[in-house]
Amino acid sequence: MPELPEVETVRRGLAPAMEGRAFDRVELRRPDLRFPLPQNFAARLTGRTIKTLDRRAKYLVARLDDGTALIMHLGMSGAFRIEGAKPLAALVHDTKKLAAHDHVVFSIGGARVVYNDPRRFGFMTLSPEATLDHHPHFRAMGPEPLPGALTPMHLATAFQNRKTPIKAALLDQRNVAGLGNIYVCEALWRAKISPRRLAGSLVRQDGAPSKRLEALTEAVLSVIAEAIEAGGSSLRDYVAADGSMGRFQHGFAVYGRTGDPCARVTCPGVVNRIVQSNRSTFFCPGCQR
DNA sequence: CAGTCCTCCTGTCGGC
DNA sequence: TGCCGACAGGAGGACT
Repeated sequence: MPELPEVETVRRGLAPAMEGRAFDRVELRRPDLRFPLPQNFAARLTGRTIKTLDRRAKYLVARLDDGTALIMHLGMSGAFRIEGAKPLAALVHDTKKLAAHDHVVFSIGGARVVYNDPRRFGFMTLSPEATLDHHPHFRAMGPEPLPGALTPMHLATAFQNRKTPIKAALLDQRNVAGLGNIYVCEALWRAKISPRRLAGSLVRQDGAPSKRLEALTEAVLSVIAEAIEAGGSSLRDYVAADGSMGRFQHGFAVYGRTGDPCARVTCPGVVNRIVQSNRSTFFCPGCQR
């Protein structure tokens, strides 16, 4: 499910239920997700107040009042839902039946925040907030694809002499952090760049960004901004913690549209699906060069 | 080091 | 209807 716009949508949905409130109870229904949960995970959270719920790339980061940061990643199929936000519901929601793949249950300020993840590719861990930037998950991470953070020059530096296809380079979180398969495909289509083109070919001899790399940067920024605005994309499951659907999937030009005519009216091409590094790439060979 | 490939896990969908 | 393979929003780690 979650690339940056979906995680940001989740964050906005969870923040009112979590910020300024404390963990009353934490229940682990299995000892691990993708990785084992930290020792004493529930005990270390219980009683702590959440100062803020932030996002870095595809990670959620809850900053706690004791200087600990709770780091959460949704993997491919992770989702949160909020139950029983009303104070009087306290007796009810604690007995409400949990569903299959409900792995972590946070009781926070009279509500229940439940983490569900069928494939269990998600994970949670704890880190001192002071050293978050040095944490293995964040240490080598590139800038967010947001205005002011991501520039053509940054990408030029990252892509110079790189022989990997631009599709793979954009998915590499060390170059830009937060892009996934959907938005990379969409950005490349917007910029009319073939996913097979080598990343280094978008950098000028003198190391400056080419016009095409400037266009790609703009395409990444615009597609991410529009997707956040739309509440992300909902494919097989919901995105927001309140169960509401994202809308951006209706704006896909190429993702999942194999065989459709190119959305660019002047282009006679048809959307193709190829496989790159074992993942689907959707693009129009007519206009993406 | 750079680049490529596999893997973790479960659910769903299309084809025969 | 039932079975079986392909595929799914990610990313760490093991290869060459």
